[in-house]
Amino acid sequence: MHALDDGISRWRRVADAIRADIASGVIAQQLPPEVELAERHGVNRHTVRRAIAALSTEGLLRAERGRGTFVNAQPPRVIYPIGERVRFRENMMKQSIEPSGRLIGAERVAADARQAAQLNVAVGAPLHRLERLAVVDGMPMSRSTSLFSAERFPDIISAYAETGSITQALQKSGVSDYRRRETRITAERVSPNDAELLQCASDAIVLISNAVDVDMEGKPVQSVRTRFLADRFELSFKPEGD
Amino acid sequence: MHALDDGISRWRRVADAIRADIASGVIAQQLPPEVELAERHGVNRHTVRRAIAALSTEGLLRAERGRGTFVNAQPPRVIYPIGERVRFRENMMKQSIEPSGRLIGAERVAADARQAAQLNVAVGAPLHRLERLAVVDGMPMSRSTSLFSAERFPDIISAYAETGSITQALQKSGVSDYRRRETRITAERVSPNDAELLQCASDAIVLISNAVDVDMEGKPVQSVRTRFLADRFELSFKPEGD
DNA sequence: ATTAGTTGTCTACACAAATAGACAAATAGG
DNA sequence: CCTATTTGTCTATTTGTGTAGACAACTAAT
Repeated sequence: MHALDDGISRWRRVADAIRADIASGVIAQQLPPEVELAERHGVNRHTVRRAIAALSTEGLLRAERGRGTFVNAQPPRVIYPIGERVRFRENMMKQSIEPSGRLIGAERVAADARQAAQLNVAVGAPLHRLERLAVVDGMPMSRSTSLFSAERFPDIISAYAETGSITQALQKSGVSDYRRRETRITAERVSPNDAELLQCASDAIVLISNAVDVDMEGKPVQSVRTRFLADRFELSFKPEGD
Repeated sequence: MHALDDGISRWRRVADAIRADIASGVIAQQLPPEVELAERHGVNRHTVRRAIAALSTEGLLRAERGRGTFVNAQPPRVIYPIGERVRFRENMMKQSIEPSGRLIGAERVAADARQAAQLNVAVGAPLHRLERLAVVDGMPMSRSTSLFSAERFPDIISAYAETGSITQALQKSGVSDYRRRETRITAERVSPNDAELLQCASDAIVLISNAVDVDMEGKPVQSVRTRFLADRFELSFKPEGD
């Protein structure tokens, strides 16, 4: 009899448990020996070894024969502030991170009910959809899908292609400044498509931020849905502002 | 040859893909026939059937012989505002939801480096740790771990046990009002312990909110780490405040 | 009634996952 | 040098996953 048949192999569950123990600080520098881990998780030693092998190729662990298995130092999670003023480039540079956006697709679509409500346009109204990939040090960090009214911003795509920045593209289109009206956050398993673009495991977790930006008159400008890799990011919200 | 050996079975990946298609609206009322799903995902029909079986026991689908497989109506995600004033009970009642907190454990612990920094106490200082489970309509929604300085709030546990509310327990301890200083959000797979308490699958995803509350003088009062089930919740952040 | 389309059930087979045991190879400490 | 501890490798066996094909049972439409 299997305890729980959730379609996830035993070695993978052990690997996840070890990863969690490291994240929470239960395991610090060195792992317990394989036989002990096997007992603790109620599996065979070989199953533990497979879990460790996976975490090793992932770069989290390093096994040394005769000595033991050790935890490699990990880069800290990038902290991403969510507030009224959201400027990707500025936020990253504060943490000494050199970002770059990459346009990976642009399409003209019709607004569905939800999008129409967010952007305050009619259902079926033409929208520009911009697909972007944010890259930091050559490592993909997040994927965004932006929606703009095609009537109000007919040239937003070429403007973004030129400048490589939403802020500047909006300025070219006559929006001198904008602010975030609302951000909604949830989390899901990464979609196969995103997994490929973000170069992560097919079962990674993404934080999903669905936000609406408005201009200084309060009129909706952009609806943007961003998927952050949860193990590389932490979203930070401070009420007053720094 | 398998594309990626991430320890997740094929039927499970198909199930996740179907779940995602339903969430994103690609699949609305009725599923495509099993043979078509099998082709689309490049698997055998039996593998699709197993995926559908899992989603059916989960309550998401309902298969009818001779007719097809249908999507059951799902309750909408609960929207949880994060802002300066965070009061669980008030937030839920605005959405016509009757909440109740349950104390599931209390312990005295020593502050580690991170907790000490958050609460502005010395490393090793005594803390009260309060474990709570938030329940809505008999369904567990979130689990919180609260930390208070045991020196400043010696009776916080009994006060919470009496009143069933953090806000009221703090009032009894001399904190008339408080506000949230910072909220950090990330997401992980649920821990085995939390999975049991939250009555969810062992591989469910939780949104993790790590927040610090301060009193009106700005002194840290509470550090609270809450795990929300990601498929039942959406965190909402509005800059100005409604 | 017939037919086409769908889900349900059964058998069989190939292959991966997990268990089990034994021993080699390296390390660290007397 | 010797021993205990630890990771690495090998063989073998059992159990689970995914594939394949066939057919039954049910529905809806002609």
